[in-house]
Amino acid sequence: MGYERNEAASSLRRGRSKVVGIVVPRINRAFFSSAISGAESVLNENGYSVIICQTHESTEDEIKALRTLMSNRVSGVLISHAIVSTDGTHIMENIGPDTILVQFDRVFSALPGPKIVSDNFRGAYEGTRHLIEQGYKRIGNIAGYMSSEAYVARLNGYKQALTDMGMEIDEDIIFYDAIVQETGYEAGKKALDLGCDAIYSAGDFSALGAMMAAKERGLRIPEDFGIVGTANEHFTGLMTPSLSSMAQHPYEMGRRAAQAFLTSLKPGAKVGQIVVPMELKARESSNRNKR
Amino acid sequence: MGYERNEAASSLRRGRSKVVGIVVPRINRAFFSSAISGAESVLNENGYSVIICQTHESTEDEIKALRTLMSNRVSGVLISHAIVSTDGTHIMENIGPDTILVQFDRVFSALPGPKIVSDNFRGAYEGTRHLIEQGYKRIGNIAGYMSSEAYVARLNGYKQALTDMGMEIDEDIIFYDAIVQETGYEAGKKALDLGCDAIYSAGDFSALGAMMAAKERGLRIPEDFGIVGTANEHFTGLMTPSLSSMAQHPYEMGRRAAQAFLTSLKPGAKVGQIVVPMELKARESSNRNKR
DNA sequence: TTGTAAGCGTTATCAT
DNA sequence: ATGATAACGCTTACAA
Repeated sequence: MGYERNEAASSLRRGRSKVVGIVVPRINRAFFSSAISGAESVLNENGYSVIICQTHESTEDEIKALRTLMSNRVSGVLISHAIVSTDGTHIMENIGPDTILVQFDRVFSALPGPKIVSDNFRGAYEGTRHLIEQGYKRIGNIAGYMSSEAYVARLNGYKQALTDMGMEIDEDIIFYDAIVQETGYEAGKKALDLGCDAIYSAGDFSALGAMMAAKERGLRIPEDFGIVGTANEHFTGLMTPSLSSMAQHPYEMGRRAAQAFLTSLKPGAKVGQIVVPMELKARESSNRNKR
Repeated sequence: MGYERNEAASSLRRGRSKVVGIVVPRINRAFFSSAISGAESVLNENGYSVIICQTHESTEDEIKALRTLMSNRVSGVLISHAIVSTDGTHIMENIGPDTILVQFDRVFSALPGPKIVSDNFRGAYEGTRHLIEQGYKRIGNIAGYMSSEAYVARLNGYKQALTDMGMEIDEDIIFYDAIVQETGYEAGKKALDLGCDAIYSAGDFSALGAMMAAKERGLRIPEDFGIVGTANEHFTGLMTPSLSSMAQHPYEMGRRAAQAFLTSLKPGAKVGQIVVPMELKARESSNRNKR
C-alpha cells in the first residue's frame, strides 16, 4: 500500500535492529564467502539483513567491527576470529550483554554461546590415515598457528593417526605457522631434506607450496611423494596433478550458524557446539594405487 | 566515556543511515567477493557500514534486496545486476530518489549515476589479437548473455580484432549464452567440429570446459589448440596447462565504486563512467612460441 | 477487539 | 557560544 517501513524507527523503539553482523578475517576467501553466503540465505528468509565486517586478521579491526555492530544494535553476531586473536576477552568486552554471539570455524571454546566447527580432529586423522593406507612411510605435517583451536585439533588428529597406525611422531617434520603457499614451499623443502615421502597439510595453499617443492626436485607425484591438503579450495580439483584435500562445508556451516542464531532468539533455547564432518576428497596427489 | 552511540536514533532523525547496501548475484564468487572486500575497506574507513544482499541471479530477489535496503534507509547502493535482468526499470522503481546509486561490472548504461566497468571491449580485443599473433588461424568465441552489456562489449571486441587483423567473422563459431564449464565444453566440441584451432572465451569456466573438450580429442595445448579466457580466476594459473586469461581488477573496482559513492555524497559532484583496464595474463594455453 | 498516546536517542532549530 | 526543545516513525502498553 505504498507505505514504506522504517527499520530505523523500529530499531530505536525496540532497542534491537533486524540485522545480524558477520565478522570474518577476509570476505574474499573461498571459505568465508561461502559461509557468508549460506548465513545470508537463511537470515534473509527470516527477515534479517546482514552487515559484513572484515578484520584483515587484526584484533584491533575485530574490536572496531564489534563496536560498529553494537552501535547498530544488531541482534546477533556471527564471528570467525582473526588468527592473531589468542583469546576471546576482547570479544566479550565489546559485545552487548543481550547480543547473541555465534562463533564459527575459528572459535574460542571458553566463550559462551553456539559454536559451529568442522570436525578438524577427525578430518586430519582421516587425511593422515589415507596417506598411510596408500603406503607412504614418513609423513610430515604442515600445521597452522597454535593460537587457533582448529589448527591444534588438526595437529592432534595427525598425531593420533600416526600413533594408531603404529608410526612414530617426529617433531622435526611438523612445520608450525605455515599456512600460505610460500611457507608451505619452505616446509616442503625441509620435509624432503628430512626424508619425508608424504605430507598432510592443514591448508591447501601450503599443500600447493609443498607440491611445488617436490616437483622442483623432480619427484613424481603421487609415486614418489604424496600430499593431502585441507579445505578443498576450488583450485585443488583443477590443478595437475589434482590435490587431495579434506573438504570443509562452509556454506553449510554458515547456514548452521544462522540457524543457531535464530533458535537462540527464543528465550530458554540453548545451542551448544555443532560439529560438521569433513570429507576426504581423494585425488591424484595421493592416489598411489591408481589403476 | 562508557557511552554507546545509537545509530538507529541517528538514522531516524536524519532520515539516512550510515550504511551502504551492496547487491550482487552471489557473494561466493571470486569476482564479487573481492569487489565487496575492496568496497568494504574504503567505506569502513569513512564511517560507513555495509549491508550485503545476494540476488542469486534472480530479478525478484534483486527487487527484494532493494526494498530491504530502502527500509534500512541506506545512503547508497552499489549494485551489479542479475544476468537475467534485462533492463534497469525495476531498479529505478525500487530505489529512493535521494539514494545514491552506483553500478559496477554489470551495468545498465541507461540508468543515471556512476558506473564502474572493466574495459571489456579492449580486453576481448587484446585477448583475440594475442591469439592471432600466436599464429592461430580460425578463432572461435564463447560469448556470454547478450542481456549483459559487458558480454556484448566482449563480443564486439572479439569481432573488431578479427576485422582489424583481416580475418573473417563467422557467426557459426560464436557460441552464445555459454558461461559455465559444461556449456563451454559443448561449445568447445562444436568449435572443433567446425575447424577452429583456438577460442577466445568471455569467461574462465567456459574456457576450462573448452580446454577439456580439446584434451579429450587428443589435441596438444597450445600447439594444436589455443585458449584465452576472461576474469583471471585463481585456478587459471594453477592448472596444467595454465590458462591464459584477461584479468579484471575486482578489488580495485570495488574500491572505485565506494569512492564514487563518497564523492556523489557531496552536493553538485557528479561521477560518470569509470573504465578499469583489463590485463592480458599470457600463460601456457596460448603460448605457441614457447622457447 | 480497536484505538490512542508515550517514548526510544539523536540532531536541527530556536531561544538565551 | 551554549543550552533547551521538538520531532523523526514505530512499538507497546494501556484505555476504551
